[in-house]
Amino acid sequence: MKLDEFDRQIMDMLQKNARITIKEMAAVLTLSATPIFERIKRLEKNGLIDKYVALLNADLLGYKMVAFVQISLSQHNLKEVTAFVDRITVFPEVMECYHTTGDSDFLLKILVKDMDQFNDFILNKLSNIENLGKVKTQFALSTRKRTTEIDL
Amino acid sequence: MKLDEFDRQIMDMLQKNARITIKEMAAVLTLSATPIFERIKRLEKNGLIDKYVALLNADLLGYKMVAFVQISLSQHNLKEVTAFVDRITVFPEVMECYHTTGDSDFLLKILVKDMDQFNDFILNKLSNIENLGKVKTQFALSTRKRTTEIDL
DNA sequence: TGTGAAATGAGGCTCAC
DNA sequence: GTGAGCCTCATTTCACA
Repeated sequence: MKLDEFDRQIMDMLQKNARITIKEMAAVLTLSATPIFERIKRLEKNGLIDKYVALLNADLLGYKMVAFVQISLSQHNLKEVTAFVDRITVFPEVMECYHTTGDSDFLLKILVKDMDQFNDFILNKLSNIENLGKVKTQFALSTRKRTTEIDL
Repeated sequence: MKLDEFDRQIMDMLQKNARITIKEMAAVLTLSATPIFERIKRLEKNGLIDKYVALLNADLLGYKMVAFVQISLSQHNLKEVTAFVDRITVFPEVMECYHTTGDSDFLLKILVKDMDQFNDFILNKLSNIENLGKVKTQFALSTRKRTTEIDL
């Protein structure tokens, strides 16, 4: 799909603030409401705009701990890898899961309330999955940047 | 701030779809529009709802590469750490930056279009920062899960 | 084919109870 | 917490370039 400068600006405004009104966008872009509306619908239809979400404050909700878990599997064929992914991604603690290059096979980003919940995740959820090799955890002392905004 | 089951359900619906209407929420919760509206405003005011954003499809925008960069600093005092954070977080390629435990000091999540852009980031942006120790990169072969939804 | 102006309807928001 | 009503904005229609 071909994108022009208007499309990019519309996406950029929406990814910074999904509650911006079409009128407000019209004031910035020199364009009236209708074409902006139609461009948004087109961007949604083509999947460039994936979804609109509210971002919650994890800290205020008691989620105080972010951990990165590097995992090596003992078997690396397609079937084993798929089985692992299917089992690990259902856990709500798993915010992100990447199949990676390097020493380990997978990198998980885990969000939990405290060490107790992390411990429970490792012992009662992760460890029940077969085919696990090495597991190495790294904790976040602090989050210094976290954005969903793509550079346009 | 005290949260009840209604608050949690409202946040959960909004973090899944920020475009849901108050009427639709009212149909699910057995509650009329006004109290839902007031609860949302209260959640926003207290910071539990941080912001509303559109999530864009990075792949369709040409951003094909996710990398994780582990960085050790050669100096670890507060001043040096802060200086590093201030310099690294301004780059749009840096989607996330965590100060971490473990072998390295920082973990960056980098989003770029291709290897050229990654190379440019490493050589012309990251490498210009003083105080760098070891840098170790891991690429994502594929993203198997990625969510902004917190378990409520 | 794509834009701007005007009409319509739905939903956010306020108020009295 | 409920229901009525205002009012803005999203959405549609249509004329025009």
